[in-house]
Amino acid sequence: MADTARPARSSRRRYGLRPTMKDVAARAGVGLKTVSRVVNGEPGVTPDTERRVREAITALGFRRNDSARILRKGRTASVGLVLEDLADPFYAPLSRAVEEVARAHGALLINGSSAEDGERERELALALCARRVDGLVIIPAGDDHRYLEPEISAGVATVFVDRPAARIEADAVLSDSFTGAREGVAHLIAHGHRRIGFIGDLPRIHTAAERLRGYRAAMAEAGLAVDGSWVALGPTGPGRVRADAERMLVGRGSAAGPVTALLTGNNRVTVTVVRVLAGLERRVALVGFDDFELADLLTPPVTVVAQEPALLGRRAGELLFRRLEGSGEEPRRVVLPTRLIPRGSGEVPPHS
Amino acid sequence: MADTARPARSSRRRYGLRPTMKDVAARAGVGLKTVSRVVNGEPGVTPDTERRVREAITALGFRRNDSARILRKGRTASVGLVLEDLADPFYAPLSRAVEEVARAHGALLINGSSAEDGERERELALALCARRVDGLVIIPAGDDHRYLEPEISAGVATVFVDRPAARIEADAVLSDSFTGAREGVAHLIAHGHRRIGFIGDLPRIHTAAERLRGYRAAMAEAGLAVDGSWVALGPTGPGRVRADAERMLVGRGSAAGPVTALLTGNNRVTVTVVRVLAGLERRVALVGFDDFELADLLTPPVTVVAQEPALLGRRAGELLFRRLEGSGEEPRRVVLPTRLIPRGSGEVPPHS
DNA sequence: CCTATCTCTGACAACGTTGTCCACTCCATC
DNA sequence: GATGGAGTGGACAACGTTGTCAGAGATAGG
Repeated sequence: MADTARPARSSRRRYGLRPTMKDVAARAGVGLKTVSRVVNGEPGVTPDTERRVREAITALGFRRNDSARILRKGRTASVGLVLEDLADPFYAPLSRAVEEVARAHGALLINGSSAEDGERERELALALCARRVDGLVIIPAGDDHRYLEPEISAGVATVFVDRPAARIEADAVLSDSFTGAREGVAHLIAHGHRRIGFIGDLPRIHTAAERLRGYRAAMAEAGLAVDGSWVALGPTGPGRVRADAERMLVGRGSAAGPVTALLTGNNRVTVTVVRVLAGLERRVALVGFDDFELADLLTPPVTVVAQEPALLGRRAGELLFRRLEGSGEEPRRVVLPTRLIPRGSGEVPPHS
Repeated sequence: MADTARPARSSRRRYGLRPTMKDVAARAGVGLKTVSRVVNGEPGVTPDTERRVREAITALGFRRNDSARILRKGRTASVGLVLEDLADPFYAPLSRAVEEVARAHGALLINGSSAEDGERERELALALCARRVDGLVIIPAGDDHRYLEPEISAGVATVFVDRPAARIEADAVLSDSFTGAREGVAHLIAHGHRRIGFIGDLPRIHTAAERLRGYRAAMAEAGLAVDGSWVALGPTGPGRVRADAERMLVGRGSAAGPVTALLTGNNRVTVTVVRVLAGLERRVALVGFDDFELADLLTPPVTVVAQEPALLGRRAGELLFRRLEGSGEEPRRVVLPTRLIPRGSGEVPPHS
C-alpha cells in the first residue's frame, strides 16, 4: 500500500487544512475547471451551478492560492522596492507613492530596507527576483549593480530612484542635486557669507557627491576659495555630524577661520545641525537639503532646498509600469528640479 | 501535431527566457534532483558533480523560482503588514521594526496601506492571505474583523498592533492610551488649567476612544466638568483640526469659555495645533500624544505623551513569530506603557 | 567471485492553479 | 426524427520546484 506514505487526507491537508479548488469541486459536485471559472468570473457557467460553487466556497472558507496561480501564469502582480530605511522621513513618502502606483495597476509592493549596505541591497534585490516580482524599484546603496544584469535581461523591469545605477544602464529618477546645492550656496553668498561649510553624506553616495559639486561650483562662481576644513562628508549619524559641525563652527584646524554659514546635505544632517545651532550664542546661517516637517516653525525657520520625495516615487512607479507594459525604450534618466524655500535661516547675516 | 500549440522551446520560455532547473540539469548533464540538491546545499553530491552544476547555473544565469518552491513547501517565508499610511512618522518606524524581526527570521515583509478605510484593509489582508503569507500584522482600520476567521483557523498567524481586533479574538500589542491621556491631562491640571480641550481622531478608532476616556477620567478626578465644546473628534486632516482648535480657543459656542490648554490626540493633530498656536498672541498650554522629531526645538518645546512605535512593531513581530513557531497559547494582549515627557508647552500657566 | 553495504544519482509524483480541448446536453430547424 | 449549433462541463497537461524511493556503481567482506 503506497498510500500509507501520505499522512493527510485529500480534503484537509497540511497543518492549516486549506481547502483547494478540488475540495470545492467535490463538495459542489462539479469539475475542477468549473470552480476555476467561477472564481475567475469566466463566462460559461449556469447561474445554478455558480450558486452551488459559491456555496461550497463559503462553506469551506476557500481562498485561491495565488502562489499556484502565479506559478501557472508567470506574472506575479507584485513589485519590489529596496530602499535605505523605510522609517526615514524622506523615503517613507517615496515608498508610499510607489505603493499607490502599484495599487493602481493591481500590484502589491514588497519592500525591504538595505540599511545603506550594498551587500544587503543585493541580497534583498535578488530575493525579490527569486519571488519573481515583475519589477524592481531600487534606491541603491551599493556601487556595482552588475549583479542585476541577468535579472533585467530575464525581463525584470528595474528603475533606480534618488541615485543612479552603477556600472549598468538602467532607468533612473533623480533630483537635481547639483543645481539644488548650488542654488542653496548661492543664496547664502547673496546674503553676505564668504566662509560656508558643507556637511554631507558618504562621498560614495551619488547625491552627496553631486551636492558637493554644486557647493564647489557656487563657491567658484563667486570667486571664493574653499578651505579643506569646511567640507565634511561621512555617515549621517548624529555623532559624526555634530562633531564636524562644532569643529567648523569654531574653526579648529582651519587657517581660514570658522564658517558663518552651513549647507547640510540631507534631512538627517540638517536636524542634527539645527540642534547644534540651537545651543549656540551667535547666529549661524543654514540651508538644509530636503524639506522637513516643522522646518517653518523653528527659530529661525529653516531655509531648505526641497525635493519632492512623493513625486520621485510616483515617477519611478510610472516608469516601471510603462516598462512592464512593454515599452522597449532605451533606459532613460528623469531629473526633477529642486526648489529653494527661503524661510529665514538662510538669510541670517554673517556673524563676524 | 499537438506540438504546434506550444510556441516556446523548452529551454527558453516566456518573454524573459528564464532558465529552470531542468535546463541547468540538461546543460550539466545531470538529473533534475541533483541540481535541486546543489541549489539547496543538500549533502550527497560529489564535488565534481557540484562543480559542473554550478558552472551551468552561472552560465545560464539561473535563479530558483521561489513561487514554485513556496507552492511545493507550503510556507512562504513572508509576512504581511497592513497599516494606515506607510508615510506617517508614527507608523514608519513601526513598520521598520516589524521588518527587522521578519528579517531576523528569514522572512520578507509585504506591506500595504489601508488609508484608514476598513474595506481597503480587508481587501489588502485577504490579498496577502491569498499569497499565503505565513503571518499578518494589522493596524486595523475597520470595525469588524470576522472576515479573518477562516484565515486564522487555516493557520495564518495574526497580530493586531496599536488597536485591538474587533469582533474576533486575536493577539494585540497596544499602548496604554487611557493612562497616557489621563497623565497628560493631569499634568495640565497640575499646572493650574481648568478649561482643557481634547482634539482627537475619529471616535470609532480605539485609541481615540481610549484617549478621550483618559481625558474624561483625569477631569473627573480633579472634579472638573467637561464642556461639550471642549471635545472634538474627527478626521485628522489639517482643515478640521484647525477649525476645531480655533473654535475652542475663542470659546465660540461655549458657555464655559475658551480653553487654556489642549490635549492633542496624535502626532498629526499636534503638528496642526502647534501651527495654530504659533499664530496666537496669548500662550496656550499643549500636551501632544505621540512624540515627534524636533518637538524639543519648538518654542515652547512641546510636552508629549510618548509611545514607542518601534517597540510596538518589535513586540508585534516577536509575538507573530512565536505563534508561527507553534506556541498554542491563548490570544493575548500586550499593553505597553506611555511616558510623559515634559518639555515646556505643558507647563505654560493658564492665561486668564 | 559473489553478496552486502554504502554513496551518489535520477525518475516520478505532487503542490494548486489555469489553458486547451473534447464530450455532452438541449433546443431549434429541416 | 435526424442534424447543427450553442452553451456547458470536465479530463488532462503544464507551470518549476521538492520529497520519496529505487537503481547504479563502488568498496569491502566472506
